[in-house]
Amino acid sequence: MSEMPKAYDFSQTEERLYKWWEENGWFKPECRPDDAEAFTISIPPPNVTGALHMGHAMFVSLEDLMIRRARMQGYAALWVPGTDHAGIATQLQVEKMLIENGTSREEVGREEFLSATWEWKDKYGGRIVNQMRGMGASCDWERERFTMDEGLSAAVLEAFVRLYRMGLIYRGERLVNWAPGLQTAVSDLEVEYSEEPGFMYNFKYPLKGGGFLPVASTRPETILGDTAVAVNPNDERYAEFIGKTAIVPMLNREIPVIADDYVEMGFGTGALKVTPAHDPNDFEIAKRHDLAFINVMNKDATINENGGAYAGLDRYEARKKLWADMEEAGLTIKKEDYTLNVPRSQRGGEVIEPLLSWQWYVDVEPMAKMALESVRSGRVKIVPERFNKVWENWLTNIRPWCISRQLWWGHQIPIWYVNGDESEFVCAKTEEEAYAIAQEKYGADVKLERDPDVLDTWFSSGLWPFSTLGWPENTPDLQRFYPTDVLETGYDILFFWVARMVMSGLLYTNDIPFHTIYLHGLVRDEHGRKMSKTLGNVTDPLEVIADFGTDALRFTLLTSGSPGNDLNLALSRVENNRNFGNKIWNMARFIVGNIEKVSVGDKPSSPTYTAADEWILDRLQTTIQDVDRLMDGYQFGEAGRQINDFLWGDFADWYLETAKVQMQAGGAQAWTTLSILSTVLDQALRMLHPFIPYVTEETWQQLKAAFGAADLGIGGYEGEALIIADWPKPAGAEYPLAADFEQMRELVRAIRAARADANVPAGKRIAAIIAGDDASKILAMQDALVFLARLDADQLTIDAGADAPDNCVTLSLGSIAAYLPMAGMVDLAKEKERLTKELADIENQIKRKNGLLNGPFAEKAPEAVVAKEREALATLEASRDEIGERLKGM
RNA sequence: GGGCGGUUAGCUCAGUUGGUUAGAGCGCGUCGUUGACAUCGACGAGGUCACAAGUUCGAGUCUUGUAUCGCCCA
Repeated sequence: MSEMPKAYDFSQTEERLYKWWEENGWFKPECRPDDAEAFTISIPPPNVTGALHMGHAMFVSLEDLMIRRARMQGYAALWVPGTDHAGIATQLQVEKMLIENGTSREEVGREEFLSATWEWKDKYGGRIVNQMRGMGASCDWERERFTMDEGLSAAVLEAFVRLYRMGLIYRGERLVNWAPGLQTAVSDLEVEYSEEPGFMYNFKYPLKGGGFLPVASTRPETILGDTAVAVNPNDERYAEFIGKTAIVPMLNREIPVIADDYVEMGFGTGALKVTPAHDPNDFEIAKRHDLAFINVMNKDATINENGGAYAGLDRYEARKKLWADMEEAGLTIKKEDYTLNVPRSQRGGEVIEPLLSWQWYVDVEPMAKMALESVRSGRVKIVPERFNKVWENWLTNIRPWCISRQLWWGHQIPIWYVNGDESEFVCAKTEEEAYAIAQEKYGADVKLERDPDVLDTWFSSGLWPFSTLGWPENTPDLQRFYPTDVLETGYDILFFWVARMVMSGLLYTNDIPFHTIYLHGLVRDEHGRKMSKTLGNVTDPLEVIADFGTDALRFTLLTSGSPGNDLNLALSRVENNRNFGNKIWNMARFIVGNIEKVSVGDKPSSPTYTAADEWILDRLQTTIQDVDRLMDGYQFGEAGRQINDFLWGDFADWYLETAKVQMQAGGAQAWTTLSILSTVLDQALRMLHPFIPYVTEETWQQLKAAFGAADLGIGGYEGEALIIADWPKPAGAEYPLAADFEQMRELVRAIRAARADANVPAGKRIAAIIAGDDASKILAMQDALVFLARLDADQLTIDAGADAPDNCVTLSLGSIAAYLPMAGMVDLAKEKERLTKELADIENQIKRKNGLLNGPFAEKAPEAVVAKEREALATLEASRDEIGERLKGM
């Protein structure tokens, strides 16, 4: 018996193997020859201080799958790992820590805050990376990068300066999405809208000289910043008021009543208060009518001095107080329930305020055009294809990108203001360079002050595929591995990250950053709900791994869904996939246990294959072909399921069982059987390795060691490790006997069902007579038949012309029939009833087939399809005749 | 308002050139300690593939519409 333990123990395996792989340099592209073609993936860099969640587990599984397969296919596979500095998220965490320590960001100052953040990064930055290692990620860790490391910072500077020189970066005073708590602007993408209950406030806008206009608003505090009241030019109700003057409630400021098409007559009262400094639509109206912009809000969302008596109040307090005051003044009409569309920050969820402020913008339109073209032309392919539409839509309607953030943690904007004047500035990579430029223009005694803001984190991650390979230096890595091949990530960051990488890749490197974008869906809980801390339905991948092993989680994530679709994670599947690993282990255990039954002298000069041998080799070949086709088409889930079906449903359930009989024959047949067992499992492990690297490697090593020691002349297991073994190729052979074994499987299944139906005890061996035209084919497999169907070998007759005994169960499978006497266990009346029912069923089917074959189908359908139907009909007819005969004799 | 996706067995999901009585896992029922594996095996029950119309010899699969749930964009 083998020394392999009875059960596969992932906890004793994973760490050891990972270390071994890494130490041997197999994660590095250099493990392949220098002239090997490259296959490269850049990792979607997780937040440096984050922790592994299911989304990470998903991308690690998919990307490691692609990288491992490419490596086995002989590519110089490079998976570049790294992390993202995650400006807002990280800064928030460090601020929280400072506050817990009784201090604050403002108190310690910028310099000290940054050093605290670096310390924080050093302390927690390794966590997510180690967790990805635990997932089995075969990244080249020597090439690990960080968005704020020296090289990538240089890339950011280079990119910014180039953009600036191209005239695509500008400073502007616009309405931005302001996060009052975070005290920074965020981009349009970082704002999410949620429907929440609120109120619609209807009130009277007094007119100079008497009367009023009824106006509705959901944010009455913005009245303080109104600079006009607008009505639709076609609205007869209000036509007479156009051009008149209105008076801002409580402030008594005079503002014009204007006409603008934007105003919807049917919405609210049909009259719109215009607050250009606090509403994007009003901002546009104001530009059209040359209205004043009055900002009434401070950066912490309190009302400023323009708000008169309300100055100093928080926006919501101001809203309450203003409304109360208006009520007292008799200016209110009504306050009714209304569903608001509230803008909230993607980080932290606070309510965003549109606020007028100076920010830096990138004019992304030229880049967007290139990115659009790259997908339209097919240079960049998106999988699944339907995301092309999303891509198209977003990039054609793209707006300027606000890239400045009022944070400290990040790449500081390389802009220096001249002599304290913010309208004069220079752009340079370093302070020295900035001074050089400034002195030339403004004289020797110029004073510069650097813009304190940092860049949006996505600005640096947009450069990721090439900055991680050394850009802007033309490094050997950049030359060899760029453009990369596949970019794999969740569809939720298609705009944030993927589009920006394509845009910046095209702009800076004059090339696409990757030829394929593969998008996976979100991992949800078992019932399709988004995982969230508040719901308490978060499944921690680390816990799943602890319970069932990395392979089980990986295989579940890879095979439970389909590309681009969300996946509901069911733990029952993870458990089943843990069992799959154990099953594989035990297949090997069986094979290894059989090695001693064979000696090298048994090796035939040319092997003779049984039908079972040919059948499993045929199935292997088909599986390899299908898996290749599917994986080439990014159908990874289906590929994994096919291998699973093959290994469990075909190899273990049928071939292994048959092999037990074939091994008993000894000699050449045993040798051949063992060699097929070994070959098939070897090949299947190779296909499976990218999916479940640990159990496959460990099993493969066991087999390699056992066969190496036995020296039976059975090949396979070349090379040192499965991770660098060759990807399987179909044998390209024909297996004419495979169909015979297929027939035999049907026979076995029919006998087993008949036994169960008649309540024959599992251990009882029964007699059988196999008849019919194809009975002779069974003759060669009779030992297997006896074993699989639990027949009594001494009471087995195989004879094409054998007659049925009186008291028996009849099984009719077309060209083969089986009679099971089962003495004393057959209820003749019941059997007659069963056969009558079956006959009716078969006749019904024959009728349908005849109808089909005599109809237009026979002429219009492809020949092969028709032939298949004719064959099926022939089988049915044979069964009908057989059963009819039997019934006649009863 | 525009776009996209889902709706298949009690539950979670597969099913990509349309091929003729639809698959898996879990769960359920019956049986089983046969020297690979009880993290297992055998057998079984369970589905008008949301609905309607259309194209076709043939539709879970293609077209159109409807319902419903969800996502993205405005």
